[in-house]
Parts: sequence; C-alpha cells; structure tokens
Amino acid sequence: MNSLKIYNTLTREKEIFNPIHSPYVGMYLCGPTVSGESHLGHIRPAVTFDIINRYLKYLGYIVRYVRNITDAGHFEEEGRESQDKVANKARLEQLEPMEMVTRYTNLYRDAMDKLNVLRPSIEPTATGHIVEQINMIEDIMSKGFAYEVNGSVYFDVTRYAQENDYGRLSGRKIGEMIAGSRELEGQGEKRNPADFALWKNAPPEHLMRWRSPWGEGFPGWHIECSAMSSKYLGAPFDIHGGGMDLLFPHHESEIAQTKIAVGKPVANYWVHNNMITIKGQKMSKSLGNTITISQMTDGNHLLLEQAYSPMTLRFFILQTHYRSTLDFSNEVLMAAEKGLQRLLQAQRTLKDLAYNEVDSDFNQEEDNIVKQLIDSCTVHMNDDLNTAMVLASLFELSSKIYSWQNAQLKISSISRETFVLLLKTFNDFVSDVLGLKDEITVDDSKMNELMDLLIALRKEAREKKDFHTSDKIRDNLKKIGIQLKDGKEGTTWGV
RNA sequence: GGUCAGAUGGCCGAGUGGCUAGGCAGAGCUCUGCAAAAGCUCUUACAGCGGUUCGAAUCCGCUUCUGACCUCCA
Repeated sequence: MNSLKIYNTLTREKEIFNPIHSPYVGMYLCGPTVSGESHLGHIRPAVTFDIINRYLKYLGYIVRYVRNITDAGHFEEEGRESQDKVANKARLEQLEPMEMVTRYTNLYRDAMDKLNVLRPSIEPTATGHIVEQINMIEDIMSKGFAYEVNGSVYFDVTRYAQENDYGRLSGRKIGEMIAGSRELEGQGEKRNPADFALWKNAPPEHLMRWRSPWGEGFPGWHIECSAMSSKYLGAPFDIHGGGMDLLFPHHESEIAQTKIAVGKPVANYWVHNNMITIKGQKMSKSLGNTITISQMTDGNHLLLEQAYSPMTLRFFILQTHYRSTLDFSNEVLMAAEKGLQRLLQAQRTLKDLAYNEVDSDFNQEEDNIVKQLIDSCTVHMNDDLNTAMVLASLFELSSKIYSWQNAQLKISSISRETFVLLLKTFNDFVSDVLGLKDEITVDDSKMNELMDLLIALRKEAREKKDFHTSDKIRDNLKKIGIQLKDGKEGTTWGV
C-alpha cells in the first residue's frame, strides 16, 4: 500500500507516499476560477488529480478530496469586460455576478462529468466561505503579519520571511524577488512589492462585495485556499495539488498564510501538473490562445479539423506524464482517438473471451510475459503515476487479447489463474484507475439483440454466397456508423 | 535580466549507463468471397562539442535552441 512514490515539489524528489492517518488521505486541489468557460488547460489538473484520487482508492485508501471553485474576488477585470459588452443592452439583461459564476460553474461540472472525472468529496466555493476568510485574516493581523491600508489588507512578506523560508516551494529568494519585481499600478499601498493582498477594498463599480471589519470589499485570491483547506482537511494534510503556474505566488502565499494562522505547514506533498501548450506556447487566457472544452467537443475552433470527444481528451492527457508539457495538435488528438478505440475494443473483446483449458498448450514463457505486463501496471502507477507507461502495458496486453480472439495465439498458453488476473487487472486499470469508458452506450440489450439478428442474417446470406445481401447489410450499417468486424470466432460490431 | 525545466525515430511521446516503451502514420505478409477489423514483420532515434567509463542517447561540463515562472492564469 505504501510503495507509491510521488514527486514532491517541496523537496524536488520522488518520495514514498505515507499518509498522516492511513488509511485516510486528505487531498486538496486548486480548482478553476469560474469567470469564464473552462478551457483545455483547466482539465489537465482535474484529470491528473482524478487519477491520483482513483489510484489511491484503488490502493485501498479512503480519500477526502477537496476541490474548490474560485467564484469571488480577483476577476473584477472580467466583470468589467462583461459589463461593457452588455452596456448597450437593457440593464435587466445584465448578468448578476453570481449568475455568471453559477453558469460557468455548471459548465465546468458538466465537463467534468463528461470527462469521467469523479466528483470531489467537498467542492467548496470562495463565496461560501467569506466568514472563514475574514476570520483568518483577522487572526493573521492579530499576530502582526498583516496590515491594513485604505480598506485593504496585505500580508507582510518581509516580516514573515525573517523567520520563515518564503520562496522555498517555488525555489526563489525573497531578495531577488523584490529586486526583480516590476512596478505595477496599485502597488503603492503595499509596504513592500512582495506583499500580497488578503482583502481588497472594493471600488464602486465592483459588483461582488462583502462587509468586513475593513469596509466593503472582497477576499484576495490566495486566502480562500488556506481558509478552506484548513477547515476541511486540517493542517498539515497529505496532498496539495495544482498547476505549475500556481507555484508562485499562489501556493507560496498559501503556505505563508496557513503557517501564521494555523501555525503549521499546509501539506506534506505538493504535486504540480505541467501546462498544456499550443504550438509550443502555454494555453492561457491572457495569451488568448485557449480552446474551450465545448469548442473541443463541437469541433468549433479555427485550429480544429474535427470534434473530439471528452474521452479522447482524457486519453490524450494520460498519454503524457503529468509533469511534462503537453502540446496540442490535431494530429495528436486524431492519434489519441484511434488509440483509445483500440484499447476499449480490447477491453470489450476480453470480456467476451472464454478460457479453454488445454494442458498441453501451456507455455511458461508466455504466461510470464502476461504476468509481468499485469504487474507493470501497478509498478508504473507507483512510479509517480506514470500513466503513459501503464497505457503502453495495456496496449501490449491488447495485442495478446486480439491474438487470442483471432486464434493466432492460444489462450490456454497462459494459466487460468493468469487469465483471471488479467481480466480483473485490465478492467480495473482501464475503467477504475484511468477512468476510460465507452462513450456510446452499447449495453442496450435490445440493440444487442438487433445486432445479433443482423449478423446472423448476414452470416446466412454469406453461407449461401448471396454476397449482394451480405454486403448490403455490412455497407448500410457502415453508413449509419456501425462497423462489422469479422474474426475467427465470429463477427462483432462497434461504433 | 533572474530562477527552473526541456531538446528522443515521419508525427506524438515514455524510459534507461550495456538487454534499447507505446500510440499514430507508412510498407509488406497472414486471415478473408471482396473489403474492413485483427495479428505478425519492417524503417532503429535520442540537439552539438568535449570529458568520465570496458561501454553513454542515459553521468559531468560547455554551446545552441525551446518553453515555463518572476504579473491574473490550471
């Protein structure tokens, strides 16, 4: 159970995963800011940590997985933008800020469901935890690590850094940061450019605002994660995740806030996924090169030659190790689409395979190869969640499965025990651990019976050499998207 | 400018001090009424230059190039 190794950004090393209160595991992931529709970049951490969540459960851990929704605060720019867009319309048609974040939260959740991302145990929102955030800010102020200026509150990084290692996670030195930081507007209130906001005074045009001891305003970006993670998981908890771009300043700030408020580190393992790039450049809102999830699944984007299903996206992400950048292109997605179908077809085929025991066929070498491939799934997952290698093993097993189906290899060359183990492992890894599934439901029994009938009719026609009829059945089915596959053991079909 | 990652075959992508994933694409073969599906085989790669080593693509150094972070971002 504890042979799992995870790369910890804090130590820059792969470490054996030991939860604080095994078998319980606490995990927190920085979720999306719902000021716009989720894009491809948002689904990488969701899928990555879904894999961790699923694998921990597979290993027998009981996971409390908290993934927040940032629906408050620091997106006033976007709020203003949307106001401008609707400025000419009637005021009644304007979206309430809460309406906007609800809309995008719903879209995000729908997308997560389609991607087969398991729902988190708790999905707290920033707006639902204003009180907790204000309390934490007051606590930090009372300890002397934050100060108020004109209704805004800032964290005193310089003071914190005197006794704490600010910058350890992101690997930077506070002196260099101050020297290198640019002069930005609104920095005037800070005592030091490295300080960050805990609470912001709301200008009149800011629609989302709450009463606080410092006047009407809204919380700074970082404080919500400290407040919500410590509330639901305590401190320290086991795993804190997020995209690499959050390393600084977001996670660094979280560490500082929690250290002062709670007196303890945030988490033992910090896990960061790398970025999705497009033509070698990071996909991000500010660069304007994002592709939203709905554009992806509709094929409605200049760079897309066709629509890609959510499962294709999921597979595409899993083909690359989570700490590598992942470059998007049509070619890669088309390859992913085909690869995924091949894998799922193998899974279906395996389910229908019957084991026939013939003692004389047993081949120890063959049996060992299959056993080793089965073992390698766990071995690769344990090595910092190497889903790319797990897929490679599953593909090698797929070749075996297809060979058995076509009677090119004898299934009895492996032992019954190995076959049973394969059946379980293959399904567990494809469906439960990697979360890959057929998107078209073919388990409709009437549909299956109908197809069996058509296949039987075609078989009869072929036996009578009535190829006109048999080809008509085959070709017309192809027209409606159903493909017949003739194998040694009979005909199967797929979509 | 500072910090940190990378550079792998036609494309994408793992991994490793010697036995050298996998997917997609391409070629040939097997099966098949034809086709599709499936299987098998094939093209043998690790940016450049030095060094360590019996041996490096894998370790070390330098060079070039690319990207990320340093500001809201997943």
